[in-house]
Parts: sequence; structure tokens; C-alpha cells
Amino acid sequence: MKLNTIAQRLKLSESTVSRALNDYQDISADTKALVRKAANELGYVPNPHARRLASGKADNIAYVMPRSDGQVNASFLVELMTGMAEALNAKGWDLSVLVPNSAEEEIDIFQKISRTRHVSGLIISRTLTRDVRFKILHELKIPFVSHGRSMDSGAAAWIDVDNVTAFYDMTAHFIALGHRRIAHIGGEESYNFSAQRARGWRDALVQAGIMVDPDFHQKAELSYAGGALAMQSLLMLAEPPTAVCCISDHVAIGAMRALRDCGLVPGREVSVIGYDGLEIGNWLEPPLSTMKQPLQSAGQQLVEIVINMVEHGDSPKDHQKLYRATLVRRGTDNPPVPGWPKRLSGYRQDKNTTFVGEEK
Amino acid sequence: MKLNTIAQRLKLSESTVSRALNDYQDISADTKALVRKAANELGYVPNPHARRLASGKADNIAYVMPRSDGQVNASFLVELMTGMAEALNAKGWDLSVLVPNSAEEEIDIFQKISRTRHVSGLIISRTLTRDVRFKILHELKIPFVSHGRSMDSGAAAWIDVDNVTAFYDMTAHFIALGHRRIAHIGGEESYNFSAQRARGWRDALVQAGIMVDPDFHQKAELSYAGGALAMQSLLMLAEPPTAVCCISDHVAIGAMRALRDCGLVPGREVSVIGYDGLEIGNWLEPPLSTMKQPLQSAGQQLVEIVINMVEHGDSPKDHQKLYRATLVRRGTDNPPVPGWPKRLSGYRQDKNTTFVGEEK
DNA sequence: TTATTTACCGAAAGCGTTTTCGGTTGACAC
DNA sequence: GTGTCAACCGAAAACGCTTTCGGTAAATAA
Repeated sequence: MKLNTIAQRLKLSESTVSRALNDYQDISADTKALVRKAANELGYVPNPHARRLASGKADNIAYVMPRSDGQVNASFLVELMTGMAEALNAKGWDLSVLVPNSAEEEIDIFQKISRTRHVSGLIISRTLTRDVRFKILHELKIPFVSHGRSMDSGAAAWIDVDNVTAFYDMTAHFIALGHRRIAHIGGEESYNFSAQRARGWRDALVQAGIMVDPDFHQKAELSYAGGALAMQSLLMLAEPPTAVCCISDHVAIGAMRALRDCGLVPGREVSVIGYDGLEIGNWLEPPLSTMKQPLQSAGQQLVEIVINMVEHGDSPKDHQKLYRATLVRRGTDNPPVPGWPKRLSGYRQDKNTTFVGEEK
Repeated sequence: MKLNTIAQRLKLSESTVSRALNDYQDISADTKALVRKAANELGYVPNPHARRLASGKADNIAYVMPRSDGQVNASFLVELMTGMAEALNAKGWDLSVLVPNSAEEEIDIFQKISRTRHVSGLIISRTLTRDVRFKILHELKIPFVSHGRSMDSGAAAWIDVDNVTAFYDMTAHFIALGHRRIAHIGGEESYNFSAQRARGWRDALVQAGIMVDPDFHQKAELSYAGGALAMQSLLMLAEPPTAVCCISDHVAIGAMRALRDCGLVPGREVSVIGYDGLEIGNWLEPPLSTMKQPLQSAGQQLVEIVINMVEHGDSPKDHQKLYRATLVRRGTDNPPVPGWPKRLSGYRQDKNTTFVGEEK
């Protein structure tokens, strides 16, 4: 059970046993085999705390999980964490999750980590456009990788999706279909991905010589309700858009509902494209077109990057990877139809729906 | 930085400082105040590994996360984990997540834990109807709580929802609405919740003196596609049902799609109720009726239970809590309509949909 | 005064590993 | 015979904390 037991049984010293198990060079092959066999038979498992205390290595990484405020894409999160846990497991490392209550608490946690080094590496996500965490983690010399860039990510390690290009492509696709009145339902631009997606949309319009109507840039909460509200606003305009680029599938689904409540059909009078490639989109009526990210194993990649930095001292800036999202046409992206936009006769609220905080 | 530093600075011994920080009774209030002040100023944080090694306590709990095989309700999982992390954080404990690749590997992990005790407590979920984990964890004397019961849960600690009653109520509701031909789309009954939900449905029918048609009991994969396939089968029957109790909202959403593809309207010819209370149900056309669990903070509760068992040696069987799900009527549960069931003119596949593995 | 308690603190022995530093052996060359 | 060099292994010192066991000094009791 302890290293001791196995040493006595074999009439070897603890240090020899330890080095045999850790595959040191100065232990003969015979001895190693002997020790390993005994260890297996006795079902020996080293005590992680003792090991970590002695070696100074923590052999675990922590993931700073974004608060579940409804703004997150839960299924993606779960897949991400599964990937991380698996990849770590293969190395015998642990995954622990942190859910800070505030930005300050998050910094506190970082400082604790830098003091005690009880965490070898960190994975952060939900990056802000300006994000002090990059500077702080760099100063504290904590190896970390970010899921998502920032204006401050500099030479840090990250993987990300090219949000600008994704929304540029999405918007260009609408333009190619013949649309000219193309709106964007975005989010809080302190989040970097929000800002980038808005930029992609804007760039594509400018590139095509289309005026960017400020009313066409809605900012919404990243939820069903947020999307619905934003779409309502768009429909109240004197000249509503014929196509809408939504920052997420959730928002797009809310937008679809708002369209239906006005007696319109998503993908007919108003085309809609979402982002995330959620499976649920396939099961809507009509199925929601979307942009899909190719990150089939982001979690695994993140883990591998941070492990490499911890173990081999890899330079963070050698681990920056940008992926491209691709359009998945399902049913809500079509050419504009004649006779629209026409002035709506006011907002028709079919089933006196309440959009916010239902059943909370 | 180390306990040493602080001791020297105050001209105290390490042991005094340690006991002062841990609020021992044999340290004067003055000394405690002094030590705490110094610790704060120096930004002292004890090294968790050393502490754990010395005290023999791990001060962390592990959550055995179900594999993300699409069968899980991701948003619920995320909420659960957030709750756990928060509650643990308040106690200064860590949360680590395990994602075993197989049942065997899971047992292996348990045995490792029981050897090294590097985890103080465990939270398991996804319980099977017959689940050896209860026996094993009991034998290994690892404190644990289960999210969900089992036939083997015996005197273990658990919190769960009364699945039988939930589906009894759901079915009784359909009966009260006037339905007589009530089907059930369930899942793999090796999972306890599957078996229980099927039982609730069956019990209600028997209670009402309604024959249980074996064809009305469909077993499906717990996914959109699974629900769609099962509903197709039901619609092919000589006399299709007028109401369907679905084991989950995902399955119900797939079922709704299958109805639409046959030119039927969910909640008109065939009523549908799901289970989980997913937010997305509100945004469907028509909004999906469902059963909602009141577990607003299951994660927190699970953590508190296991902490109590670890710290105060609480008896597991004093921590068994059953919750009741409530019906949320939205739009898909209505009285049966006349003229249905009629024999369908064959399955009409409107948009040559492929249900399985789309875009995989 | 002496004995007995009480309040407070220090010394030191762990906790179970890792890792450095030497030391012993045997082989081989000279 | 002496010296050199590998190849192996053991002794012992960390790692940073907790906790037991006494021990001192002051306070109380007799």
C-alpha cells in the first residue's frame, strides 16, 4: 500500500522502488521488472499528495468554467469538458473546475495558484475584448491556454474560431442571394467574439458598398428571449431587413419565433442564419441554417497545449490555432421575396407571449 | 510564503502558527489575531498538497460525469456542476471531474480512490436499474451520494425525482383530457429512470382500466432522431395513439417533427408531453408541454450531503430526498379531436428527411 | 506555603513521496 | 597491482504542513 511495503517485501530501499517505478536510468532492467510486478500484485497506487509535495509538480489542470448564466452553449461546454477530462486521464492528470463568482474572485484564485502551484496549468474561456487575465497570468507565470482570443492575448496560447471571417462569409452569402437589407443581432461587445462577429458583418457590407444602417445592428442578450426581442425591434422599423445574421443559434431561434408571431415565415420574408451548428436547429420548422465550428475536440487540444507548455516548456506563441467555421444551409436562408418589406400593420402578438423570464 | 516565514517573522513556532490559522482552542485570541494579520499581509496561502498529506484529508470531491453521448441533458449538467463548484468553493474544497471510458474503468478509479484517499467524497449519476457501484462504493467505504436511485441504492445517500409519479401524473392528465389511446416513448430500461418512467405510464393506464397495448410502448434512443423514429412507428400502427408520453423533451421534439412530416399538428391530432422542462420547448411551434423538476440547486444539495457525510460522519440513509415533478402545460396537450385516428394513407415524407446521423 | 489546575505555546514526529549525493561492486585496461 | 569507469543501489534530506505530547508560567485551591 505504501512505497515502504513494497520495498520491504523486495528487500530494496524506498528510493530504489520509487525510481524503478518512475523509470529512472540508473535502475537495472531486472530490478524494474521485479518492482513493477510487485507493485501490480499489491495494487500499489502512489499517494498523489505526497508525490506532488515531494516533486513540486501538481499534475493537474484547472478549467475556469463560465458561469451558467444562460449565455453559454451548454452542450458545447459539456463536450469541451469531456474532451479535456479524457485527454488528461490518458496522462494520469486530474481536471478540476473553477467557477469564480466575479472577475475579482477569478484574479484571487489565480494568485493563490501562483503561490502554491497546486495547479500546473489553466484553461480559460469567455474572453473579453480587453481582458486583463492575459497580462495577469503572464506575470504570475502560470502556464495557460485560452479558448478564444482577445485584444490582449498577444503572445499567449489560444485556439479560436475566425469569427470575423465567419460572419463575413455569412453576410456575403446573403448578399450573393440578392439581399441588401441585412441586419445583425449581436451581443455585448465587451465579449471578444461579439465584437468580432459584428465586425465581420460590417466588413462584408462595406466591402459590397452597402450602407450600414445603425438600426440594423441590434444588441441582444444571448438567449431565446433576447433574440425574440431584437427581432421585434427590427420588424418595427419603417423598412425591416430581409435577412438577419444572428450571433448564436439560440438568438436565431428566438428571432424565428418573433417572425412567426408576426405571421411571417423564417426563411421566406426574412432569412435567418445562426451560429454554433446546434443539433436542435435540424428539428425546427423550417430547419435553421447556421455556421458550424470544426472543433470536434477542442477540449483535447487545449489540454495538449497546456501540457506541452508545462512539461516541455513550449512557448505559448507556438500554440495559436485559428479555425474556420463553415456554412450549413438548412432551411432559413433563401433569396429575398418580392412584396417585402412592406409596412407591417403593427406588431401582431398571436398568443400573448411573454418573452422574458417565463416560468423562472 | 511558507508557514516558516510567518513563524519567524512573529517569533513563534510553526505549530503555533498552524494552530492559530486553524482556529485551535489552545491558542490565545491575541496570538490568533496577530497571526492572521501577518498571514493576510504576506498573502499566505497554505500549500494544499502538504496540508492534505499531513492531515490525511483531501478536501475535495469528485463528480463522475456521464459521457456526453447525446443522451444527456447538457444544460442541466452544466447547471449541476456550477452548483457543485459554488457550494464547494464556499468551503474551500475543490471539484474535480472524472469521465470514465467504461464501467470497468470507473470501478478501477473507485479502487484507486479507496487506496490513496485522495478524494474525500464522490458524486455519481446516471444510475442503472441494477447498479453495482452502490455495493462497491459501500464496500470501499468511500462517502458518496447519487443523483438518482437504483434498485441497489438501499441505504445509500441520494436525491432523485419521483419518476414513477411524474409519468403517472402525465398519463393521468391525458386520461382526464379524454384520451384513451396513450403511448409511451421510453428509453433503454437498464437505466433506472427509464424503467421508472415506463412504470408510471403503465400504472396509470392499468389504474384507469385501460388495456396496455404493447405496440404503444416504444423504446428509443434518447435523442431527437430517436423520438422521430419512434413516433413514425406509432403512426404506422393500424390505430395510432392520440397522446404520447415522451421520456424527455429531446425525444418529444423529435416526435413533433415526425408528426409535422405526416401533415399532423402536435397537440391536435396527437398530443405530446415531454420531460425536463427545457427552455427550448417554449420556443417551438406549438410550445411543448413538459414535466419540470424542481431541482433548482441539485448540485449544491449533492455537495452538502457528501460534505456532511465526510465531516460529521452523517449516515447516508438520512440523506435521501425525493422530489416531485410538476406538469407545465404549454401547447401540445389537448383533448383528442374527432376524426382521428383515421388510417393514414401511408407515411408521407414531405422533405425526404434523413433522421439519423445527419451532418455527422 | 504547597499543590493543582488552566492557559498557552514549542519540540518533534510524522504524512508518503522524490531526489541528491555517495558508496559499493565488478569489469576492464594498463 | 593499481586505477578508472560504469552500473546499481541505499541513506538521508527535503517537500510544507498537521498534530501529539509535554512543558512552562500564571492562576487558583488547599
